[in-house]
Amino acid sequence: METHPRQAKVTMQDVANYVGVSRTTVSFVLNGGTGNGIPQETRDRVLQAVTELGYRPNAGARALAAKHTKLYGLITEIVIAPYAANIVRGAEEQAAREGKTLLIASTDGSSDSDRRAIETMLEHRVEGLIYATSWHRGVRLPALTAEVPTVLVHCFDEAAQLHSVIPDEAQGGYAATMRLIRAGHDRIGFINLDPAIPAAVGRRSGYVCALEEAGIGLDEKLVINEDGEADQGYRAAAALLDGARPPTAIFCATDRMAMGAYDAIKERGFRIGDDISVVGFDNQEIIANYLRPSLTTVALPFRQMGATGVALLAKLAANRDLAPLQHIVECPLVERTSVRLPVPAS
Amino acid sequence: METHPRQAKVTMQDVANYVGVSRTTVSFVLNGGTGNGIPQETRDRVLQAVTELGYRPNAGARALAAKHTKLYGLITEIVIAPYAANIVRGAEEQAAREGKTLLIASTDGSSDSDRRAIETMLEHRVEGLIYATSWHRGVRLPALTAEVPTVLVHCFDEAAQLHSVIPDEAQGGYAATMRLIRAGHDRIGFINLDPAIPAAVGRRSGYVCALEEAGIGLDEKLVINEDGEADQGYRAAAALLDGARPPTAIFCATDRMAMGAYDAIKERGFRIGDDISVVGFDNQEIIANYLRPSLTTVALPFRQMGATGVALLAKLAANRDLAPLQHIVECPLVERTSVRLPVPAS
DNA sequence: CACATCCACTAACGCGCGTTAGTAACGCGC
DNA sequence: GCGCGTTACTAACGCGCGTTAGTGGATGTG
Repeated sequence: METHPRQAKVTMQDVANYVGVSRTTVSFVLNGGTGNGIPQETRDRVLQAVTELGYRPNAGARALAAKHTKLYGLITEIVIAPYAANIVRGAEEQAAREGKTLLIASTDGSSDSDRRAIETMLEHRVEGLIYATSWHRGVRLPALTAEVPTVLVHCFDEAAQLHSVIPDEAQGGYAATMRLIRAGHDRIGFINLDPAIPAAVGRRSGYVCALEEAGIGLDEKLVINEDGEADQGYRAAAALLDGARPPTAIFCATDRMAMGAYDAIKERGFRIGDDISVVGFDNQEIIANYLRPSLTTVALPFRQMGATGVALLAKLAANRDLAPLQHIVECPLVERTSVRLPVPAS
Repeated sequence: METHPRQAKVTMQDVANYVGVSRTTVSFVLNGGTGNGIPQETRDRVLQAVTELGYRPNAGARALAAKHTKLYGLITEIVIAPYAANIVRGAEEQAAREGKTLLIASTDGSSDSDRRAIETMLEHRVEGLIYATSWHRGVRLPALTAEVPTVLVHCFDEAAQLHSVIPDEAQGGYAATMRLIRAGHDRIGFINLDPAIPAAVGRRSGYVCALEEAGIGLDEKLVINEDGEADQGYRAAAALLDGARPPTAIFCATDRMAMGAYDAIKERGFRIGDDISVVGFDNQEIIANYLRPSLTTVALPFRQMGATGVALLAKLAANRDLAPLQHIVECPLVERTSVRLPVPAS
């Protein structure tokens, strides 16, 4: 059983010769719809030859002649924070739906690395560019991006020149807090992130808004800002629980902090989802699913953001003068078992 | 500040006209080394024009003329198991080193999806193909892969026709067990995976080998097979600890099971890394780092496997008749704090 | 029988580029 | 003056393909 390593690639001309028609005819049956006057019989013979010969169009040559590549570029830090990989997933699915191919490159976030990645994309003549980050923040991209429709995902343009797709942090914070309120809690601790970052701002405003709506006064003693890691969640939860008037529920702005909070709660002999409710944020499956009890949390809609980004690219290609917009995607609450059963709606 | 959306792409000819030389000359200074007789002064003028005009070579056209694309394809299930994303990282880094670009596509693992992904790759005339999986197993790829050098990463060809890069599970299991032995343990529980899968086979053989080397008899009562999830780790650890002669250390074949085991151990009032040592496998940062205490575990060398895969591709391109090989990559032990301090080497 | 219509195709151009084969100008030795 | 070797370029082909402008034959129409 011999493989044919150096077998010359079969071209459209080969197919044409094989069938006994011109290359143009082959091109017509392969691309043109039914418009051209080519009878079914010829079509069949061409198609037959294509499979027999194993003909495969050359994407580069096709792009050269047709002047469009059907390529979208995706630049991401996925590599740093794998859990955001679902952005890629969503983007790929949407691209496939639109008949496009995704060229993916990663960046370490430095503007040098960004520039190189974008450069590569442009050399391949992508028809749209998505830049995705692993955490929600403002970015400033090299000016190169002006050459092609660009959409930011999970980040936004500090210069407000580019479209972006970002999660609705406030709504997420609201959903988490409201879930706790509806379970009957009225002293709800909040372990938030560095108040300077967008996620912290949004989640806090959702928290505040939910409390207000429920007529619960905001108690700043119940709010602690940390950096998102598990041990900080542990410390903050411990401080909360050992305080004068401890909360009966804790909303953690990251699942990792919730993971730490679990330890603090368990150490004190409380039972999670019973004595004390916990809600996280991020829906990092690996944590939320396997924590005991499993963690009710708010999902960052990575997959949908990726898809929205690509869909937006298509719109931009059609109309490049669309004013830059922030497209906000909802963060759904994912119910698991760390919150006590809700009080039946009154 | 007007952007120039539809600005026609500048071509090599534009650069030539601008400088007042022929296109060939431009091509020479851009690609040719110093071989051609082009004086520095002309070179400088061309280079100058390139930046002034913002010329960017067209990768497709170049590939068409030069008959090589400098593209490698990477097909992966990254999307299903994000934590294996480091394969992509390693592959990208290596590709960059070799001046290649990575075309990435994902598959859901179905042979249909595989075929489509490979087809896309081939249409783009990749010069090599990497197929990476999220867990170590045998795969069978569509015959299409015969058309281009192919390397499997984190999986192997059931037909033994393709090169593969796989982790040294046995050495990993050995390292984990030996670490425990050197800490003074001689009753070491082992929560393994489904014994049918390669990871379980390898890790067990490493476990057995280490025990043997230390003169510790294998006690099958200390070995439990589970499916890798946290709750199963919990159950298995509980069974081990509640048994007649409980172990003083547990080697878990996944970090997730270690996560569950932690709970079982803590519930029984033992202190991890003190009363009872635990070693995991996978080095899932998000778990291993943030578990309390942090988890000593064995790393799957994703990044290195990715890089090795790409490097292998380069070799294959040079010599397509290399006999299919399994390239085994070491799984390093990552020390954290879940094992009690080692007995000083005697 | 001349002419218009359709049908089923094909010749030929050009996309942007790498590359080969050449050319024109110049200097040098005799 | 001629031959020869450099130096500094350029003309032109072809990569595989989409596409436009045809062409030649069959069929209908008056």
